[in-house]
Amino acid sequence: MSQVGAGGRPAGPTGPEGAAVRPRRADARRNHQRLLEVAAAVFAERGEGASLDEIAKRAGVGSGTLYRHFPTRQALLEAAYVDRIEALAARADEIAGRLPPGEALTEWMRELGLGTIRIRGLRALLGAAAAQGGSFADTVCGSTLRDAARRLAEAAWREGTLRPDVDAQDLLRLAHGLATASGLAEDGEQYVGRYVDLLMEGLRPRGRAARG
Amino acid sequence: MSQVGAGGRPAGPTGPEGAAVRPRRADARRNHQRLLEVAAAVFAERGEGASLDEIAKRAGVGSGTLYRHFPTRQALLEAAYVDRIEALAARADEIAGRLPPGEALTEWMRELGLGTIRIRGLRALLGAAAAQGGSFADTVCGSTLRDAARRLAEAAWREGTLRPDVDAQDLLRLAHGLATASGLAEDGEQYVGRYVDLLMEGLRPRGRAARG
DNA sequence: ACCTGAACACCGTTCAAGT
DNA sequence: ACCTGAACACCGTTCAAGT
Repeated sequence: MSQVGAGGRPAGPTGPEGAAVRPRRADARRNHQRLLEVAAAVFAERGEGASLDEIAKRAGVGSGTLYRHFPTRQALLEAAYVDRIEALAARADEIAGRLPPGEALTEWMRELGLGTIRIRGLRALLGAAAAQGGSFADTVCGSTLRDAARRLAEAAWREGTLRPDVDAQDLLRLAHGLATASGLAEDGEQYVGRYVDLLMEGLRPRGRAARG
Repeated sequence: MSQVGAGGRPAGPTGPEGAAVRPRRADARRNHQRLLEVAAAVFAERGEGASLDEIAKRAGVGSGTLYRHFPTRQALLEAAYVDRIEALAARADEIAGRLPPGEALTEWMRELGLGTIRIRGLRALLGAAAAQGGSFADTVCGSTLRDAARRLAEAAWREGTLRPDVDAQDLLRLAHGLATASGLAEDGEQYVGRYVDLLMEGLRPRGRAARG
């Protein structure tokens, strides 16, 4: 099934997931890199619906080249924001090392929501990560965030501060929803924290009040 | 300031808001009506982003005619769904007559979320209604829903089952957010009720547990 | 092996010409 | 007073031709 390594080439350098990264032509590598940088900038400026043609033009490549490297808008978005997503996932563990599980989960949800609002273009990605069974369910970003959410959820279950019927997928979906809700307000950032706090109160097992 | 009645014409028939409805040419009235019917059908088929050109074509009118009657997509969406929105607002009072305020609010939030998911094209409208200060803040749909939400919220405040710092605008935003969250799942309708229940638990004043 | 950019299909919006 | 539809600008996507 695997196409990796086909052709009898000696094993080359491998990427973060262990997939073989075959050496590209120098111009291809340059274009790839340039497209990523430009895409991140343009998405930030114009939002996740930015014109792909503009990205190609600004990167100085033909539109066909963009499609060759990133066959879908989603693929480009993901590639442009992997590092942000991974940073968000890494935050989960930092926070977990600092706070008790319930509070850590709440804090991470806040940061997730804030990131979704602040970084234009990230919302579509988090939405895809939060969707299940869809065509993007198995993207790198999706599994990275889901794993982070799962680690926090499991700790909170053990601690007894998260309802056992609420799972990582629910948390990602709800974070996306609350970020969307906050984004409806003029200054959305002010609302995320509040909405997350309200929700998390409801996610505690019945009868267990907040300590605050 | 008011342009209504300008020109010295005798007062004609008035619409629901008291604005003068001047008699239109017969073809204009026909086109208006036909556009509304076709728009509702096409939005239901293709979603809120449906091609306006397709709507015009199916209605048998030139594209310019559509723009004459409905200068923006939002205006067309709103006109096509006013009755649904008003039905949702009316439900608020029906429910309030049947259940204690806290439960009524929860039930209405469930129905609002479900409607948002079920009726394609409604989401953009509820989003606009939930947004504040935006260009659509004063649409008919917006104020209708906000008034309904406000009535439920005030009753729940008096009863002491809704935090006093959560207002009607918050409720609309959160309903929209939870509908969005649910819509990320394969079968979104199954999640709305659950997500609403979880949230509403968090919207109770501190220390007040559910009676369930 | 990779890139280019013309070509195609589609969409929203405007507006001169019609009745 | 209202309608029509061509015209324009824009976008995504494909693919024959190049190097």
